[in-house]
Amino acid sequence: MTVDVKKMACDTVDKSADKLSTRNADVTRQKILDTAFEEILLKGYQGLRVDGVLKKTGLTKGAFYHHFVSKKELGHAVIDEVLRPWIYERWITPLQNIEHSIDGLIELLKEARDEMTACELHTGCPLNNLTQEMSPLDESFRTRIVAIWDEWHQALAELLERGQRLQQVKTSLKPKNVARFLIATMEGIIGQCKCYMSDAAFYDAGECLQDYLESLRA
Amino acid sequence: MTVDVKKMACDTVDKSADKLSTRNADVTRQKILDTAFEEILLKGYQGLRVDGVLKKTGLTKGAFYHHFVSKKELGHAVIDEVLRPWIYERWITPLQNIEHSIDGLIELLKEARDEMTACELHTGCPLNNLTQEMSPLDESFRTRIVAIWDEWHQALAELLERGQRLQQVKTSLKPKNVARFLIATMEGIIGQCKCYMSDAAFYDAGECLQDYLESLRA
DNA sequence: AGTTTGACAGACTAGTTGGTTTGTTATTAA
DNA sequence: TTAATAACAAACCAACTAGTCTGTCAAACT
Repeated sequence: MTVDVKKMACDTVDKSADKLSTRNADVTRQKILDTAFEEILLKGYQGLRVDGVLKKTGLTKGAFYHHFVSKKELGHAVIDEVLRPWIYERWITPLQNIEHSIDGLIELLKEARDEMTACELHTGCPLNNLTQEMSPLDESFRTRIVAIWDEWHQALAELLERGQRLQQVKTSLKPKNVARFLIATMEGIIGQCKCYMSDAAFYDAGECLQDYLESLRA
Repeated sequence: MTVDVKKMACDTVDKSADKLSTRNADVTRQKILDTAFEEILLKGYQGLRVDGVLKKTGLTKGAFYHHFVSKKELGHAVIDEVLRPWIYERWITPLQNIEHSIDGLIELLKEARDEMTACELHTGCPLNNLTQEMSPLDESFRTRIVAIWDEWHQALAELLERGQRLQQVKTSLKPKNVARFLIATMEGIIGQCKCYMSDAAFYDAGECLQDYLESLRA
């Protein structure tokens, strides 16, 4: 196999940076995915309009249906390729970098509160939004979504188990139950913020959540 | 003002019971409201179809637009006349009948868990559903919804304050914060159940919630 | 009894929506 | 260089959807 230098240059330079205005399948597809994610975040999957995504991206029907066979498949792709990585980056990976379970969780809680921008305040958690909307409506969505919750739940439970082994966390409590409780509480608080369009709920309920986390110490 | 006995009889007997098959504005309107509530519970407001309600009720466009000027007004009416009373009956009024704050809340929690039918499991809480869907989309919905949350929150905070006065609840904690925390947690747990289509989350996280409630005792 | 009015019935409409089809152009393999 | 194909552009379509309009019929009013 021969290597063409000009072709290499084309692949690396042109495709990723220069050729923004010309054709690039990967960029186009990603643009659709990102825009759809934003739209779903604001209006839900049912409120998402294919035409709306096209208008926002400046693309056409031809481009869209070249990359996705249907709106439903777009929804699946958004979950797999945008939502899931987003949850990992924001909620799951940080758990794995925690040294002291309780201290780390309290720190994470504060970070989440402070990072909550005005925009996020009234859009809420994308995973929970989609869960509440789509779980009863479509099984293919629900199974994808439930898998993400499970990954998050497991990572949190493992953090607590680790804390127990390191004598940081009370051994009397059940990591899986506490993990479920913490996830539910976090999502519940974010949901309240969304409704009030204010982070006051996060500060108010957050105090109690912190007290609860303190009560878990060994 | 004269009172016609025959007219009285007509008003009370015929309209409310006998004349089920003939015209009765109140019954028709209520039938639309109840059906719309069910539809919203399952598919959300955006998924609600006027035609769908008509099909389920056996009514027609004429009947619908005689009682409601638009789909949006129907949504408002469902919130005011069905959802709000439902929340009161199920969550707020029971709070007011509690004697011992902590014991009563734990009891209420268990009742909620046991009363959770298979249907409710995958529909979730109607108030929270509508909150998550409509808060970012329509201000007229959000204000109506937020008022209900406030009423619930206040009733719960009052229960805790009462508990403090009666030496049942620690005086160190802030009733409003705890009330917000409890509501958020409850809704978060119900939301998890909806996704898993199982009450396991309710039992798992419920254990922790009970522990938390116990920790509030004076 | 006759008139008015409230409570519908149901055909119709204009705009939207997901999806199709046909054509065009840039890119790539031969 | 050329043929093939991937990546679109855009007109088009059928189904759906909220809302309208005209007509009907039963009950209340006079």
